[in-house]
Amino acid sequence: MEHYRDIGFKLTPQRIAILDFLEGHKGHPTAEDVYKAVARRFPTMSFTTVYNTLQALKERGRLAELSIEPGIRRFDPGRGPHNHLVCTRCRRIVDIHQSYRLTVSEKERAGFAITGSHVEFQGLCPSCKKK
Amino acid sequence: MEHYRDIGFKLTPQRIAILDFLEGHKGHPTAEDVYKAVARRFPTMSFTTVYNTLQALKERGRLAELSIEPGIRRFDPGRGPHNHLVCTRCRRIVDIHQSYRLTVSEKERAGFAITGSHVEFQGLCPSCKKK
DNA sequence: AACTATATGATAATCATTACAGATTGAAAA
DNA sequence: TTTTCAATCTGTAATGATTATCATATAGTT
Repeated sequence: MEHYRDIGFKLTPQRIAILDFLEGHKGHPTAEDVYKAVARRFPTMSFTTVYNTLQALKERGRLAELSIEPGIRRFDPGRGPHNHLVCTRCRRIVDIHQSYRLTVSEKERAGFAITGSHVEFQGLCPSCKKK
Repeated sequence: MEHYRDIGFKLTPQRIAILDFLEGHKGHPTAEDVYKAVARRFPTMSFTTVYNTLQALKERGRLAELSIEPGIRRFDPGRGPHNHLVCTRCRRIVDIHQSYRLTVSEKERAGFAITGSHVEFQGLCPSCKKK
């Protein structure tokens, strides 16, 4: 808990609860997932606080936001850059800790300065494959 | 217009208007973009019809849905598989008509059967670079 | 301990999407 | 061509997620 000191914002009990939840989380929670988990131990927690905190963490580069499912916002507490594999049937998401050296030809680049990339693989997860 | 015959659903004037709009569209419109464009020439058009039609096209594989901006649903009328490059500042999106042979190691794959992939490049577009 | 900018939380507002139900119509069949 | 009916259309209401507001509370500093 001490290692939250250098985030650069006020450390309230609500924020610590959210940080603790994210730190132990292996998945890709939505804002609602965060709220539900934290509200259990912190009944006065409001949705606004969750949104504010997630936004603040995002701005400080402490949290990534995913856009894997159309229209659904998920957060990714996982440290470091990584890619994702999504089951097209049940929407399960797993991290791919493998990186790719991808380049874009001068022509395709359209004058952009490329700063990063993210690969989303689609597939069928083991349990959906059976059906 | 005649080439809409084999889509496999009823061809109403509303749907033809939507199809015509999509066919001539080079970008990545939201449902609202489609509605606004089509409603100009078709004042009785309802939002429900737009959503229904986009959904029907998606189910028939005639239209791809993008999840590039968190929480925002965009549609991609572009034919064939392709990747995208997004400006992190102004959110402009351009198509990358370059394909990549990406593999995932057995271990990382977690038993999934991989069926496809999509790469999202981040960068700064020419006009945002200047600022 | 006092101060102040920041954060919280209850409520209301907004925005996108979906649900509903009655009226309409494309297209297949007669 | 006319008939027929399932599919579709539209206006409205409902839902769900996110953001705005603002009075109150508080973390971190002086």
